Amino acid sequence: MDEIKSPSFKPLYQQVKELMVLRLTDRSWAPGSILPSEALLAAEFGVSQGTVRKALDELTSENLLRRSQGRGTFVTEHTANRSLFHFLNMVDQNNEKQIPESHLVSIASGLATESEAIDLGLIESMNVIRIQRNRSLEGIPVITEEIVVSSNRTPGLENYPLPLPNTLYQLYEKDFGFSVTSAREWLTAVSANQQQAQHLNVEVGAPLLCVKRIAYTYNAQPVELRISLCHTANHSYLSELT
Amino acid sequence: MDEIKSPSFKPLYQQVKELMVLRLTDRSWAPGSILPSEALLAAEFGVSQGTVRKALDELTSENLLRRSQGRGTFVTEHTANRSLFHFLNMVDQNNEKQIPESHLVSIASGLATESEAIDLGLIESMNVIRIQRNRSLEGIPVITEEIVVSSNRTPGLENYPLPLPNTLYQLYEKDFGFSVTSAREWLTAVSANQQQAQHLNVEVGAPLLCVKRIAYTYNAQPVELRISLCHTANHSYLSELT
DNA sequence: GAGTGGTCTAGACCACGAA
DNA sequence: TCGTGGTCTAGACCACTCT
Repeated sequence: MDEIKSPSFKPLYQQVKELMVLRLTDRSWAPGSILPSEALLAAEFGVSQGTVRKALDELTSENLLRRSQGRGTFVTEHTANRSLFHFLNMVDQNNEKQIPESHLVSIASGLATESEAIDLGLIESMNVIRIQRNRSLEGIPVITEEIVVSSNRTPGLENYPLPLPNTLYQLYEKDFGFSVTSAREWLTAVSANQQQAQHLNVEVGAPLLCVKRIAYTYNAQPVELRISLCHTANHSYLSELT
Repeated sequence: MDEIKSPSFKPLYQQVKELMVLRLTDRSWAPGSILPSEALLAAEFGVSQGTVRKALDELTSENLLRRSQGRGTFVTEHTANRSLFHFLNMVDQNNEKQIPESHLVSIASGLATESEAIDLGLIESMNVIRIQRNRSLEGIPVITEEIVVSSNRTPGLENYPLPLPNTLYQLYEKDFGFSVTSAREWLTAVSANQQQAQHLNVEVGAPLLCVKRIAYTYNAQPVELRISLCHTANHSYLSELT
């Protein structure tokens, strides 16, 4: 009999990595908590320490884990800093990120539109929660945005005690048990309509940067849709190409 | 005597990596060429194969090298594909990148403005070459842009036989001996002026996406400034956050 | 000093590509 | 069949953090 010629070879460290992602997904490794040491993990998974290390290193480079020499390996969590800085690309004219303030305009639940259902991977016209808010940088209104999440993922969010926290991703993680781990953004230029112009204190028809974001949790599941309109007179969106 | 307590400890693989970047910079490893095998490099640098591998892996993740199992390790070069796809983030409504056509408007040399000199790391008012061109996707004019490079880096470019190639980064690499390895882009929304409106076949005052790019070669040296105005009715700028 | 992650080594074996 | 990069192991030692 011929031996099997690796019809679907998958390296050990990738299998280990997948098991680790499972633990992150089901929260047996919760955000902010510390993992067992490399040696313990190696013993537990029955592989060498080098193999565990390769899996951990990949998860670290994907920002799912954070390692610190002498202290240990931790599950990345949405601290205020991470939410505000890692997932907000607006910089001022010195290329520095500022801390935004948020002002809630409205929050309500309703049926998902067809395009929202597609973007969020929902079936038909399920219920969603919509949040409108404005954000200021250094006291000046710069962003007006609408946020859409499935009611299934955030039950009761529309009745959450106000004010909502500035950093929604922290809220999702702490109160609703899912973590945003990556996102894609589509940028276009649009003209301000009357409502946007009012929120941003510009004239109707002024050019605005429109940022449509879909945020994903582990394994690229979409969890949030966000459309932000940004006034770019004194700020710009910074993108690094490598 | 106390021993030195590692006042500036630098791992071996990083030292090896720096030596490798030197070879890339001085082109003793030229774009597109193949590197010696891991075993040979290990012998040459006097370190283990694992250490060489770690240096090579980092350079690969920075897109300076490309590795291929069974074939070897190669210096990344600016093929048409890399220039057009890796450094052009405009996608159509199906999230697909299209091949752009370029139409030269003008090319001339002149003195750098103060802001150009700052962006390109030049001293005072050195000479630069400015290229204006329009780019179409699927036959529709979508981008009008100005490109600025130091005359020192591209001597005689203003008299280059026309038409200029579609992919300038290939030209820089092949004819002027420097490679673009990374870039930063700042995005804002602006209103079309008369000239832009004409090039893009839109009305004066229409919103346009303004992309200011600084492109860098090895070791983060700035080499090119580019300001692109994009008509985003049917295309958008895609940015991935991880 | 004990425990953690980070570096470095040497060697075995596997998957892949090309001749 | 050979040479390449890719995986996996076992073990030694180093740098860092905390107690």
